[in-house]
Amino acid sequence: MAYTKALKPTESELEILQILWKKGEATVRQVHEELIVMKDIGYTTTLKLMQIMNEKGLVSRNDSARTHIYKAASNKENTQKFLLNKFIGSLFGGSSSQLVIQALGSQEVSEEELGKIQSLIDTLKKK
Amino acid sequence: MAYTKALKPTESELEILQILWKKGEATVRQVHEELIVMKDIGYTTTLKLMQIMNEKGLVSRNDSARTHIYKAASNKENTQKFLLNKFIGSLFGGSSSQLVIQALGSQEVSEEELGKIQSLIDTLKKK
DNA sequence: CCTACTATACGAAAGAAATCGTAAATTGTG
DNA sequence: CACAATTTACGATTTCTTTCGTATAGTAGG
Repeated sequence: MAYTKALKPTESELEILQILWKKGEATVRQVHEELIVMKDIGYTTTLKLMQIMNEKGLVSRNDSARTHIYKAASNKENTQKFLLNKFIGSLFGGSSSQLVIQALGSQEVSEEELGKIQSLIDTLKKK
Repeated sequence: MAYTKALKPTESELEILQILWKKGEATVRQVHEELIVMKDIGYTTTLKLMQIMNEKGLVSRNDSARTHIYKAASNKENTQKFLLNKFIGSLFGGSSSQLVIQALGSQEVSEEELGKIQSLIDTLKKK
């Protein structure tokens, strides 16, 4: 079946995507080595998850060699954007500024990062 | 079983929490009337969900009368904060400024809202 | 007081996600 | 070459979530 619309990855799938984004591309083994650090999980579980992600179109893979090479189908920024919009919609009534205010208020944000946000706001204000 | 730690509501549960936050408190019927507007769902499904939420400690209820009155166990702000932190952790490597930058960049934010964020940043910078 | 309506409880089924065991094929190594 | 290790495929199981049917009991109105 061909790809149709953007799909929300499950939490486990998201963990795998993070690893793929970081590495660019990776084998099941490589992904598994990273996962095993943070959670107790069997190799075939990781394999199965990645096979399912392939069926869903969340990742693509090169299976010309025996050991398949996987990479994320969508880049990090677009996926973040997509999930962020969903998140804002379901938890903040669609208001991104509400979310921003919560995020800035409840977290430690460095001087430097505040500066970055500051200049982004300046840019947005000009428009 | 007694309450132990903060629990992540499922998507359906979150929809119900939204309604409870808006109304303050509500009966199953009232919650259901709102849900039925946005999705096709049976009354007993709503009931069952709210019963489960009660078991999990996501809501509390007054069952002294025949018709039970429910309310959210945790307020909106704290729940938003909790879920936001989880979200930032899993999708933005724990960097809230990264999230803020994405949120401001990919959404339409009004002049007025930018102003609010601006003054929040000013406040944070002073500290 | 009886009938219709409304509420809760409960179990079970259907769906989705995560887990793992086993088999089969390939590769690497002693 | 033969054996151990690695890899994929696949099915089965488990767990979590969502859904609803049915039973039972309380309430309200004629």
